[in-house]
Amino acid sequence: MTTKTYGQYCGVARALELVGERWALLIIRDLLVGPKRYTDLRAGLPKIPTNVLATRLKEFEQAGLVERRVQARPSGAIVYELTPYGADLEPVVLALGAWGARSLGELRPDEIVTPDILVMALRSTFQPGKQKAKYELRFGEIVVHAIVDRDDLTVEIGPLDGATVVEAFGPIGPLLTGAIDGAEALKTGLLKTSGTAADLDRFAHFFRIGPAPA
Amino acid sequence: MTTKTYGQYCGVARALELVGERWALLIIRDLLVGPKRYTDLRAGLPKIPTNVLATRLKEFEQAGLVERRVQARPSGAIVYELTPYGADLEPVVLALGAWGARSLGELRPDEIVTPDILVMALRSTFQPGKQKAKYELRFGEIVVHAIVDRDDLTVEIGPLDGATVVEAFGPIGPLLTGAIDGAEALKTGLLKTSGTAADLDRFAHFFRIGPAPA
DNA sequence: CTGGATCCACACAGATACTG
DNA sequence: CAGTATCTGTGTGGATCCAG
Repeated sequence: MTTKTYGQYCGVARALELVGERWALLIIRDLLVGPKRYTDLRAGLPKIPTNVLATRLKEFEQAGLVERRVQARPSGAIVYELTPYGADLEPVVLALGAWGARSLGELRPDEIVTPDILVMALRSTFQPGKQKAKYELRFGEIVVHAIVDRDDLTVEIGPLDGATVVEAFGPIGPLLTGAIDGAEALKTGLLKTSGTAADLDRFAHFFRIGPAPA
Repeated sequence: MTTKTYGQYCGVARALELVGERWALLIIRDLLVGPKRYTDLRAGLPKIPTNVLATRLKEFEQAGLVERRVQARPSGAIVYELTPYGADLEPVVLALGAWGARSLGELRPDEIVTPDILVMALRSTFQPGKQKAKYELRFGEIVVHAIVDRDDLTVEIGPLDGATVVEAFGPIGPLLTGAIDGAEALKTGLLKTSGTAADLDRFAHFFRIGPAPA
């Protein structure tokens, strides 16, 4: 909760007062993948100062974006979950992700990839079509899966039996921006698949955004 | 340009590094309405410190979002204009506006409304349909117009001959969130129109978003 | 006038240590 | 595990000043 307001009767300004502070939308991004515990959020955002995380969560709770729930015993764990109001930020996060992904170039050594990042990358680059498909995307230890059903998409963390396996060995940015197509990705060794080159091309067709900026 | 990075290979994180700082997306919002001079931007964002505005513009220019152009003489004016890359932020701003507008309640005395805010409010709440219509929306001294052509929308600053005039006398938030419909808005005196109650209902149908959060 | 630059005070973020 | 406490630094707010 920014005590400093923008002084404008405007939806954009109001939104930024609620989720415009540093780290805010990255926390929302991870919660859009699923409810998480404090420690899970820290694991997904290693560079966030713990006091900032605690402050944001309190602000979100007070603003009605996030609910803090204590699980039944014996776990007794505390989980943070988006309310429907908070979950309605998904279009915002997806739009930001689609725009920002175009500026993703090389994977720098100081940059990490988490399961949540991969899930949201697929969700934000999805192009509805008329086909069905199941993919299991692997990136090192990280495994997520996507179920495409025409214009419907489900992406979640973990493997999926019977899916076409796509394994990435480098930054997926160039693939998602169309800077490289499926067949080329196979040749360069950026990607491997349990399927065919055509499968990979279909994958690159489903999950694609505009070209990178000049 | 935040020198502090989030350390994540993620489109959302990259986008926030470029336009996640304070005031950034509000400057973009105003530039999405049209190119503007430094003084115009200050007028539209009265509470922005001048050094922050200057810094953001320099960051945007360096990131390739904004172009700084010196007009031909005799005006010699300096205008800031979005590049195509910067203009691609429109879906982000519209999504933020649509989400944040639901939290717009009363118009507080310390909050202003500018032509740019009104233009983006209409753009972000537009629901494509099968009809055509022309509206001139007035809010005090502010006049903008919208041309609806089925699923196509044009909103710009200024009056429009032959349009249905809609004049607002209070906060338009409740109208846009559907908390109040056209007929009711007429009765309460929130809105007046040169047309009929049915015209106003149609207007409220074109520019509408989800209900306000509980 | 426009289009900024400069200065200072302060709130918030970053880093780390510590606790129920 | 789920935070709080503390200290330090940087970005922001606010005012003023200046050059073309």
